[in-house]
Amino acid sequence: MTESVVTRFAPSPTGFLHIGGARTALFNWLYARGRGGKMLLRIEDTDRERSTQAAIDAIFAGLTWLGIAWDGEAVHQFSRSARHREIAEQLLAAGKAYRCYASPEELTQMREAARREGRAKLYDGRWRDRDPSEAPPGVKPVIRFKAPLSGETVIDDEVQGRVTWQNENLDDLVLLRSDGTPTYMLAVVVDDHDMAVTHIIRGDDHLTNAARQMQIYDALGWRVPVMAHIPLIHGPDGSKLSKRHGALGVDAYRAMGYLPAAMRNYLVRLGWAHGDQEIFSTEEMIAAFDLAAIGRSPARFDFAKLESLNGHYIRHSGDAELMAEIERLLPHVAGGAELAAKLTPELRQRFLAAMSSLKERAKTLVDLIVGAGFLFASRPLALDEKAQAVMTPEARALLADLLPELEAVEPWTADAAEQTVRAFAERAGVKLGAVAQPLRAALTGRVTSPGIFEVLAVLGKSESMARLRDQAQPAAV
RNA sequence: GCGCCCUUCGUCUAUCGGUUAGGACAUCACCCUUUCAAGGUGGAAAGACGGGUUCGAUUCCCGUAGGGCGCGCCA
Repeated sequence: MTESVVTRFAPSPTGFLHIGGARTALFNWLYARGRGGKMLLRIEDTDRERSTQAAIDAIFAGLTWLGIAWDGEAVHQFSRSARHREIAEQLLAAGKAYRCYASPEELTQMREAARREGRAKLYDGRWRDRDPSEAPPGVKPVIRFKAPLSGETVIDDEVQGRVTWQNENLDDLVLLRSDGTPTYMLAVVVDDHDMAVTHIIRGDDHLTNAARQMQIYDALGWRVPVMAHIPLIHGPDGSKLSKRHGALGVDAYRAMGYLPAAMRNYLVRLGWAHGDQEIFSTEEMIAAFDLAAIGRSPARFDFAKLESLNGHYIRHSGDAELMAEIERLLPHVAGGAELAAKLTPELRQRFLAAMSSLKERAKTLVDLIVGAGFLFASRPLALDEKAQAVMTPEARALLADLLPELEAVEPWTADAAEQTVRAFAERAGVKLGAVAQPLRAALTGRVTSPGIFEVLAVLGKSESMARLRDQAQPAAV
């Protein structure tokens, strides 16, 4: 009988859900989904000082936006502290843990001395075998784990391979603080066990912790889950990912106009590959994802590749779908509210009509919104610097000559406009570009835009003609 | 300081002892073209260094250098 897979994502709610956490969540989710298993969510909020509800909400929102759904209710670690205490007491009763009365000052001295003398253990185990009757009065003890003194601790990690520590280098960690609350090291082990987690997939900043947790599992006689410690994501310069580099909350990526599907695709390829395949639908990545294929070296975050991928997903999205995404995004971007207010049914219709050509040139949803700016502009248009440069007296004269011909176009379609303009350019003896650029400048106020005949069609005849009349000026004779 | 991990084009990566070291992003050139994109074609671009093992090493081993992580009554 094969046991079903249970993974978990266990963030501490001390800040937003950042990009590395998002990837860890994605890996857990993909692994579980690919095997008919479950991914649990556990909020590691045992640090009451630093945990906030805002951070918890940000984690839920971020995962939801990314399309990563956890199974069941999120577990709040703090609510399980009685159980953690119970296990600590159990270890104490079994002689596998002990009370330690060392003061903070003593601890500091020990650490300094150990460092000075090149010793690995920072705590010297002074209360390990001491009789409790020697306890100083009035001091509340912590409970420390009685770690093995010799031998080795081995982890067979799915990503890191076999990693070995000499036990003489691992000291006695605190399980229960003097105020009776559990430490992370105890809580993870107990929770992963109680939640029946079969696979622990997390950042390799936890690799050393894994050795110590392994010792706790052993002391408890519990089965150790499969471990997979994935390399961290670094900044473009190889150093730790900082805010400047992209260690932003996933909500920031949403605000920049990235699509969840593009984010997932980018993230899954960071540290993991499946031959030469670059583009993965959700179904494909679920089917192909495998722990064994995860690399062991850290990957650097690259905005350019994310953007390129996002452009790909935008081009391959339906127009209506993009319109919906944009409307969802508007409240989250600067100036979005004003834009939303301007979005009358008629303008929305124009935006939608322009979408197929807009999306060819956009890398983000924000690009789409910016690109559609000409639709929202009010007359007379303010021409930007480059557009003004295009609008020479000759160009204005050309527009003046073109005006009556466009006036006659009926019905008003991109094709009809194109025929008229091409014929006009030919007769005038100028290149199409000589007409198209002034048209673009007059109609959009810019020097880049979707195809000019598209623009004409999307804007409609009356608005187009009006904008052209604003800029046209017959040549002085 | 102690422990653990990592090292292929600028970046993400493929290769599981024998390859003209492949793909993608970025970059350059050309094509297409009303602009910008997109698309097409082509180019430049890599095994950190030093030792082994082997008929043969990017691939296996050791060392060096560089980088990362951990070493809390944080998680």
